[in-house]
Amino acid sequence: MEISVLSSSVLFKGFDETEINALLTSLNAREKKFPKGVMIFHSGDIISTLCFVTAGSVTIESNDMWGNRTILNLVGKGQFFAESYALLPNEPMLVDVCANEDCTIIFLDMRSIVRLDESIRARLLGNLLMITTRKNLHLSSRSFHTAPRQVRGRIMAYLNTVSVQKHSREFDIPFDRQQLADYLNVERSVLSNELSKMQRDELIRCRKNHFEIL
Amino acid sequence: MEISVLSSSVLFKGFDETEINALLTSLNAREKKFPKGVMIFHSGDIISTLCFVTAGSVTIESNDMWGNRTILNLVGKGQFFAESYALLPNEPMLVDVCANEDCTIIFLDMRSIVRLDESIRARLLGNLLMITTRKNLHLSSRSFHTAPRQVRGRIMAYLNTVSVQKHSREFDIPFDRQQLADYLNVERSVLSNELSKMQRDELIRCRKNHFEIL
DNA sequence: GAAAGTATGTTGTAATTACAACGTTTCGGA
DNA sequence: TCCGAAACGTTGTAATTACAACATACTTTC
Repeated sequence: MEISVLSSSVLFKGFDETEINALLTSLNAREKKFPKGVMIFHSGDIISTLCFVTAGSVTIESNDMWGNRTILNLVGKGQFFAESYALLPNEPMLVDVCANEDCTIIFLDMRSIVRLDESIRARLLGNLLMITTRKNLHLSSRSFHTAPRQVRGRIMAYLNTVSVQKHSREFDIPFDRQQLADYLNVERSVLSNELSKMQRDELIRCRKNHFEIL
Repeated sequence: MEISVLSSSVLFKGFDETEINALLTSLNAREKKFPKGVMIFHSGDIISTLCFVTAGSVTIESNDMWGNRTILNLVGKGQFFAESYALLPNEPMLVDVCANEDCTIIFLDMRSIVRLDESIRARLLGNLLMITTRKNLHLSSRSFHTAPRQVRGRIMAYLNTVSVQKHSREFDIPFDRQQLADYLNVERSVLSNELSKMQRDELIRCRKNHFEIL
């Protein structure tokens, strides 16, 4: 199991190597690989494991009965997902989790947390609190990206956020066209069309998933 | 200060009255009343206080420069808000907080948390973790309400959620028409119109903020 | 209880988006 | 290098939404 990414993650901040190894045992850490496109969890699943991406990425999405997909979040290497469901183990998942590319996930069973030594548990909960808090901000940021009523507004809201995060007017985004459309809640063809218009209007330049804000 | 609502909240679960009183002092608890319509926080504010609603309700919203409002959440009596910003005190708020009706808020300074006794702090962090985790699920539920592309779908998604929460096909919602429109990200007039059509189609019945799913 | 103010419902038109269909580009094997 | 698949861009039409304007209903205040 490749744990270097995990041991340097927020979850284990303040823990030394010995403690981390003990924790991995206590939490029954299991690693699993998934090929691109596979559904890791389905809506309705009940889980108790915190999930960590050590390689690749997954999308958190909602698929309705007419085949419409909404991407809520993309979780990349070094990030966690399903923490809410792991900590509230009676809540069925409202989302699907899908391997966005070949990926490796480590599962940590949160039911075991009650059996931990008090000092260890307190530190772990503090770190978990940081993870959920950050995730909260991340979730609300999507609301701002989908808030504008028009496609151009949504695109700009999203690109601005990425630009600020990357400290540059030029950057790659982690989505292809279909995924960006599903994230912004618009039609792919309308998105493509609007991106073309925005280039004609000299607002942006883009090629594939590389963007520049002018 | 009216603390009965606060002391029975999730935050103080597992604490006795003496501990709660000590905590309120340590966290420099301050109560303040706001009349309906007042902005309690503005986008860009930097805060370090966890906020608790003891009476009335507030809306968490985003107002853009063209006057478009998006309501992300309604926080009622007995609930917390701003916990993410309180715990990450360098993050400027991305939202406005507005008094939805006359309301009373208790502010708790989270910077003081580091000075607490270890056992107290650990329990408090555990409770905070439950609050942020619940808030996470709540935030994602709005995504499902705005995911459908059409107005009717959004209305039904929202009403179904409320119906499940209240265990009844008949219930009141906490929004007026303009607020519901701003929550679902649609035009108020289009919403009114669609509600009328849905009544003609015998999908729902509604009068003001009372709804029945047929 | 009348008047003023606010909330809600209705309608028509302009603008935008959804959807389908198809052409083009890109990329990875055979 | 050629082929096929997948991703992307373009276009036209039908459907939906935005916006403004106005009508109606409900509330509050004096």
